[in-house]
Amino acid sequence: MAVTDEAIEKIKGMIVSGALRPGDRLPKESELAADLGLSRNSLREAVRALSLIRILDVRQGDGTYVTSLDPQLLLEALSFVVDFHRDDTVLEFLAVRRILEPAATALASTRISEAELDRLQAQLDALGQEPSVEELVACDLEFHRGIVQCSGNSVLCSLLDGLSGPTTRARVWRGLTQEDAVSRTLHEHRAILSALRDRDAEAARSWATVHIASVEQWLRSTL
Amino acid sequence: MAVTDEAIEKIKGMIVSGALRPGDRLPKESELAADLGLSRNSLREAVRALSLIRILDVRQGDGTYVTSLDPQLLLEALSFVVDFHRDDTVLEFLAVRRILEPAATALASTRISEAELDRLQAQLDALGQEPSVEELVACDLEFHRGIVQCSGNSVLCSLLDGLSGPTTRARVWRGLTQEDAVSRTLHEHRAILSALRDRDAEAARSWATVHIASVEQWLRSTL
DNA sequence: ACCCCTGATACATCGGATGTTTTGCTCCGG
DNA sequence: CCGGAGCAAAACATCCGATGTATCAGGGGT
Repeated sequence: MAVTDEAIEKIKGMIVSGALRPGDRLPKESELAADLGLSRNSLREAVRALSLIRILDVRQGDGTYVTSLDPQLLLEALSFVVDFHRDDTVLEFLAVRRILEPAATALASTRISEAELDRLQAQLDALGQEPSVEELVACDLEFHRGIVQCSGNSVLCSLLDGLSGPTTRARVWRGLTQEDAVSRTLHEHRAILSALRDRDAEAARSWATVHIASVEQWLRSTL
Repeated sequence: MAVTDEAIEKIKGMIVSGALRPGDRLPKESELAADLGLSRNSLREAVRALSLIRILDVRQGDGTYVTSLDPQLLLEALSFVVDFHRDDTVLEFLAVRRILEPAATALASTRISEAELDRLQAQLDALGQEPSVEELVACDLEFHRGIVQCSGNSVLCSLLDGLSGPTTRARVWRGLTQEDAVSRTLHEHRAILSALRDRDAEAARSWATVHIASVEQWLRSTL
């Protein structure tokens, strides 16, 4: 195995074993390189790789630190990966979202606070009758993110965030100018919110399923 | 932004835009570095980072290539990330699995072939009455992987693979020596398989839910 | 026609030099 | 005594050039 890959494994091992804890600072480049028995250049490659997936946080002039390792942070890297997927796999991502999103919405129905309900309501109201596609996409993203955050599961939240990232969403909505689709989306959002307010988990789940299935159907018909 | 990060974005852009397609070979280090306007060392850091998440495949003495970009390959990086999570988030990962796995099992019930059913059956039979914990864990992993692959959704399959990776699974089973838990697991596996053979999606979904919930309950009681 | 050897190619690794950013301390003025 | 400007040290960022090593293709021998 290449020395750089060894270094990656060793640093990973130090973190997993607990020798390095979240927030800890690593020895400086030259020292760590000497400890691990490789050159600074090779070590830098390892550190850069771990930095891309948010395991390490390098700050010029300061030092290199272990991140918080929060699921939220680590799964952020997921959206980076998702960006690389080609159009022909969008349906598979959407199918996964169709599984997760209704479940998350149902979970949220029992935990969401009145304040959060009001906030979501205000957000929907803020969107006029004739929103632009960009506004609708942003609203859609924010609406679902707000709900999923109330599921109380940060892994689930980050996962959905990554899967429904801007790229996937943008692709889905690109060119979608049919008026009935827009109004239907708005209607479904209100229905979901209403179910949440009623603390009706099954209704919330069903509306979320319908919501995603309609997008899926439209997408399937255009491909 | 640092030159290395710029390089990462530029390479990503070349792939996403289609200038570089899966399987394509990149210009050699020195040329690409010159094109992007940075040194070879800095470029190598970018390439190494993209290599860690399976976007690029570097082969010494040959060249650097774009991988197939299959969901399966890209989500492999997920298991690397999952390995970093601490014990206190295992329950959240398990909760997500509890959502996905039953859905995947239900999907599989309508698509799984007779040959695959027989293969799973043989696999379960191969496990004796007194399997070691290691054997049980390996069998459990292989059993569920086999089923999920029949869901026909490679994204779902890879996602579950990453979430249920060896680390998480090993943690769950560590110290689990209670005899009734072992026999119960085997019984649940047979029940799932039986439901699949009957093409009964709802039964398959329910058994899968029960299966994971029992693990979850046991884990929750020991934490 | 097949196998082995060799040269070209491209990545791997290294060490050192120099620039940039951040941090923190010192010193001076109010 | 307090606060701000400026300086110096620490640490990462970037680059260059040299050397090692693995792969592949083509030539030569059998």
